[in-house]
Amino acid sequence: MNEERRGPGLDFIRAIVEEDIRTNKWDGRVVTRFPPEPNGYLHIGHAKAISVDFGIAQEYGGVCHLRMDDTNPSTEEEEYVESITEDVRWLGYDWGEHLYYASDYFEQMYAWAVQLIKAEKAYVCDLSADEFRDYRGTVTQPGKESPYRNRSVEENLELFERMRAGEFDDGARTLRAKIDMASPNMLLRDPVMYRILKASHHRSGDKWCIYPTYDWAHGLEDSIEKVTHSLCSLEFEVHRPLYDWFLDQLGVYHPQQIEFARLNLTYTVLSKRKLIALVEEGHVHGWDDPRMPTISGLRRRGFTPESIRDFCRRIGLAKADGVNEVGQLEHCLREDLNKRAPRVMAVLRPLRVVIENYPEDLVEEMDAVNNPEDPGAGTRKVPFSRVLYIEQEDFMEDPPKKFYRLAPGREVRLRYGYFITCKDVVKDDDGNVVELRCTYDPETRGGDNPPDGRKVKATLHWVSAAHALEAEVRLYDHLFTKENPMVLEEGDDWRNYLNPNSLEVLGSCWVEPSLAGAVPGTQYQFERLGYFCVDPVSTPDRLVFNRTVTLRDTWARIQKQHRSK
RNA sequence: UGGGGCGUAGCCAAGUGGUAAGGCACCGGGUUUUGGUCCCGGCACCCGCAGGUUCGAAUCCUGCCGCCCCAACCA
Repeated sequence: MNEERRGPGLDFIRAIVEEDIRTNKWDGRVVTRFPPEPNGYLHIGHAKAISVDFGIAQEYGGVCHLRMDDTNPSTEEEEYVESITEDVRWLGYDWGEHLYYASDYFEQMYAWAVQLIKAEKAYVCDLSADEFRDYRGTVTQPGKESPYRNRSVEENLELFERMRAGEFDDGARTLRAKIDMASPNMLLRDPVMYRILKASHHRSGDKWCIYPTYDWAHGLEDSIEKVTHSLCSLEFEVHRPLYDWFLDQLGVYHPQQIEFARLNLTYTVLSKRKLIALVEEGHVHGWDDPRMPTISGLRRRGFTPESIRDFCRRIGLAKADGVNEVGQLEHCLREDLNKRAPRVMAVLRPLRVVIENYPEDLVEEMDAVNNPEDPGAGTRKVPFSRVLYIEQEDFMEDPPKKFYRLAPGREVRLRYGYFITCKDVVKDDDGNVVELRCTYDPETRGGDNPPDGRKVKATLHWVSAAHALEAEVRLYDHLFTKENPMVLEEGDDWRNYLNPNSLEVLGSCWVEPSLAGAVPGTQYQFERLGYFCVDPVSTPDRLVFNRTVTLRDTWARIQKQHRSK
């Protein structure tokens, strides 16, 4: 994996890691970790974090742990653990033996909590959640100390033990750190370390009824695993003093936490809450809907792990939060697919073409190049006959300037076929163009220029009507019509910006016969249209393709410019 | 508002006292049997703003402005 090359100037985290290696701060070790909570599917934002965590470890000869941060049994499930491991592996990363679970550390965390109680740094508090909120104060006013703050060590020990034993109801008591109710940092106002939660855990079952909070657990997990560089997103910057406090009070191994800006993408949402809403409210057809920014959605859409990694590398790593353009992701995708996707011809919106001077029962096998970017990909045969389909948008009866495709009287090339000239237009009763009557020039076989040196301005793709396979093609567009659906006026809802045209299903498309038996997951370039991949629901009898991304389309841009003028 | 961060082109992002890398987008031109790819060229007299220090500042100092995060027994 050498595509993770870096340009001039290391990002600030790699600079720190290199400096630490140079000064031997961690005995030359580099240990990072990716710590997802198994309560949802991974998305492109996680891909950035994964490429940072695993990428840095890999580049500096270290290791990266995959750790399930499963401290809240009420939302976590085994299903998510499986999807997470699958997605990380698919992205191309390997944690070796280092798959861990926070829940495996519960006993150690409990012992450390007892240690803090004994040191008079933690206490059992009987305040309810509401009371807790009242006592905490606000961002501008200091909080009040809990009336239970000064219980004796013995009483705290006994109560904490009884909490563990299940003697109290959910929410009845908590274990809190005794820090400073007047701290300007809200997180330091005696944060909760344990809450009572009588719920079955996906791994530890009913062994526990008290669970550590994230703030208490997270730093300990990193410490237990001897992580050197604990990389996380910006919002945890204010938590760092808390983690430092716990680790220092305990006197245990102390990793260094470094925060960076998480990924945001235009025309989509990346918050777990909104992603869940999209699925549950039926705006998409599941977590792996090809419109979803989830790893599974991108995979089904036809993205390659290489293109996602390349994207993550190119957007850089810094502390300024911003929004990256999906266009950049799409660029990385096209660049990758251009090199590897075999070319085929497919007609999405067919227009019948009859070549009047072509023999009725003749079928010629034309040679077609599989991939002009890869000579090793070879060639294939494509049948040509008297009746063909071309794309409806490749013909205009009254073409505007700069439209140089087919029109009455005009000659174009059929790729790998022949030059044809449009002689007549057949319409139905409503005036719709339903068929083109054309002639071909036998001297242009294979699409070659004729001996007289005649040139044409356009080359069209086509399929032979009698040989083509019918297929369903699903066209996707951005899920949202608004560049940043998160930025809203007061009272507005992000759902108002769902793109009603994010999915268009074309039921009767025609693809060239070489696509018979195409295997789900395989990517192709449909010439002049875009990159498409075979959907998992596709069968030999009913081929189904997803449009991954269109090709860059200069003609579309010209039309758009004219329309906006 | 108290605290913690961040502000370099339309979007990302290097640069850490010596006179603004790179990518995407965009605009030209060339090649082309994909209006694709590829190639070539253009695109910040200026680094949130205002002062100051210095021979010299995006880089140092001061003040101001803007944006993000923290008031879940979520992570």
